[in-house]
Amino acid sequence: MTITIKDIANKAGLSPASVSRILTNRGRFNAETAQKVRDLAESMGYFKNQSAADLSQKESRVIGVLVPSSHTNFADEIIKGMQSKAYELNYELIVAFVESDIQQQIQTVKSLLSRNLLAIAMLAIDIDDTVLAVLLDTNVQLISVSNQLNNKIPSISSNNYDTVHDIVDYLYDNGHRDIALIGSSRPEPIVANLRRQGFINALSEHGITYNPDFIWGVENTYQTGLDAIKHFGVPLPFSAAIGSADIISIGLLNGAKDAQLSIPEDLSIVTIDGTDLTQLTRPILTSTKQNFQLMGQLAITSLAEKKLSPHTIIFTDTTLVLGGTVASPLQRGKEN
Amino acid sequence: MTITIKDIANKAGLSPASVSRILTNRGRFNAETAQKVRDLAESMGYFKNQSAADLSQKESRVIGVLVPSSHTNFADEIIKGMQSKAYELNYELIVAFVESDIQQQIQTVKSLLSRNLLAIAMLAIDIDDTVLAVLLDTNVQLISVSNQLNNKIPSISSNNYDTVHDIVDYLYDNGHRDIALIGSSRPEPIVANLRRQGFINALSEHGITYNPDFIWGVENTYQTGLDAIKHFGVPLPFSAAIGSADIISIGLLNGAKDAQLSIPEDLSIVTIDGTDLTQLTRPILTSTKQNFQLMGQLAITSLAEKKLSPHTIIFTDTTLVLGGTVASPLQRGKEN
DNA sequence: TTGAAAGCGCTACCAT
DNA sequence: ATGGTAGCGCTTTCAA
Repeated sequence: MTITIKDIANKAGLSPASVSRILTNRGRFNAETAQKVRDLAESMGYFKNQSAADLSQKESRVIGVLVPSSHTNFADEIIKGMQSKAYELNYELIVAFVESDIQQQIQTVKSLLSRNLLAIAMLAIDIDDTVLAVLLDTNVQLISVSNQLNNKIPSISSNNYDTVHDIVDYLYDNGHRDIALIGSSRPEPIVANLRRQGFINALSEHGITYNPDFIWGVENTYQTGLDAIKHFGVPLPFSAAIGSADIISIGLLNGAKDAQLSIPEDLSIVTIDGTDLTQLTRPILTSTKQNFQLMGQLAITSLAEKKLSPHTIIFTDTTLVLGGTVASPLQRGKEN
Repeated sequence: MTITIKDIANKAGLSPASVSRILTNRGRFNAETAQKVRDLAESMGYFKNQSAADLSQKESRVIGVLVPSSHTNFADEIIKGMQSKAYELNYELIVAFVESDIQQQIQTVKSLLSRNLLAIAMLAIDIDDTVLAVLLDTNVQLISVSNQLNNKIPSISSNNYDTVHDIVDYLYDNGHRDIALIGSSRPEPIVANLRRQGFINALSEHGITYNPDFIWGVENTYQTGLDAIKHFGVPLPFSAAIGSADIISIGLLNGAKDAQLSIPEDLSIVTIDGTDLTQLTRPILTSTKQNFQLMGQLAITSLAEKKLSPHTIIFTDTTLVLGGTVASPLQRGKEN
């Protein structure tokens, strides 16, 4: 036997309508009766039945969040940002993890979609086209966080072009001329493309023709980092490497150690992401830190404002955080 | 304009009741009409309105999952286990992250509770008493995964007593006599207590009176590991340390490196948890790996069966995984 | 096998 | 400021 608004109304000598207004803070009501009702609700152990509310309301305040179940240690930070903002603006988050299995993805998405959502936010997901089709077919707002998809969906992310460009500049200024970019190089994710372009253009602006071999890797995994060292062999043909994700860079660092290389003397590393993982290595990783919390907050506010067009792209800042993985090889006469 | 069951019924020349029965696979219906209805639903782009369904159903198939928002890298694995099982048994998961702020916790719990849940699973959460009170006040099933609470809630976890006991045995067999236990030592979480008891008893069984100073630490954080080394100073008064969580052990390892100690020669480390993090260090951490996926699966199956009593405790197995952080100090004449 | 209709708990509109 | 009430979309008896 659950307590309903009606029960409260009876006990308070009011109508369900009034109780509803009071409990949701909508419309006009007497402050004193309001307090009485709230006390009553509390003491009777009332819980709102959100399903009933959803059913009778047009406007939803629920935002679905799709998170890749594969270990992405920054998803937490984005969610944290989203949650604090959602709490503040009185929105509710429903988080769903998506596996790599497409059928399961569709089922997850459908179960989300069956809940009258205001919007769905996708965190760092390269979503499958068939799943995306399902999503686009509905009228919930969509947003991609920390990843730019095709311009069918608005997105919030770092400026990946600039980020890599800046890293190259930084490495160049430290005397590096032979630089590698390690990580997912599939053409499809726009992010990988932008990074590649930033990489190539920055080198070119410094008068360096990039070596296509130095853009290497398939996935953004630890193994990719480890493999990279084995692939290129010792001595490495480059003096610095950019890791497309912290976990890759840790792979690079461990791979280098396993090959008896010294960091940063034999290999400088700059990593993209800058999560807490960077603090766990020795030396600590030099990184360009993305502002994941801010991404999360902006996701909520912009969804709340409902001014997003499919082409909207919002960039958040990145910060160069110095660790101990960049050396200056100038003295080694590496200049060209 | 959303498509409802009624729309389908009209188009199919049936009643909403029949459509409902077909789409939910309940009750009797004609196989041919069923196929027709399903096709129709598909082509019309029908989405079940779960809120409406929840409202008119007594039995819920939704399980709420409370996850600490603080980075616990094994929560992912538990959730993965839960999700695969939930998918298989046709349950739905709603994940909510809880912050440390109590008010926010209550709000999160309430918003979960307002959704007609079958159960709530708490992952590795030492829940606040006031929040717990709210939870116990309802009639949703509760379960604690990877953490034992007071016996008011059933739980699934590793046998923490045995785990630490086994580690001590292992270290003893490798010649260690002075062993430390680093990590949360607050008396309240039962887990910490069990580990402490396993630690003390195992030592005692080997004829060693434990040194209370060697049980050290307040929180299960990276910093605790780092601080431990500073706290005890060099040379360390013990030859081996047990880290209560991977992140602590990494702290120990880095702290030791920062103090110019060699691992494992100057300090052996065994870590509890055994997540992927253990692979990222050099040397790789020796660990007792918990079976998080299994915990997640068991959580779902046992909730589905509804046979849990508040005192139920389910243990999952742990495995000793050899890394490179344990040495045998026998030759140093450490025997007593 | 199928249909009619009540009702889940809440909100919103229109009155008062 | 408050009340009456229709109705959100679905499930579920009970009857046909």
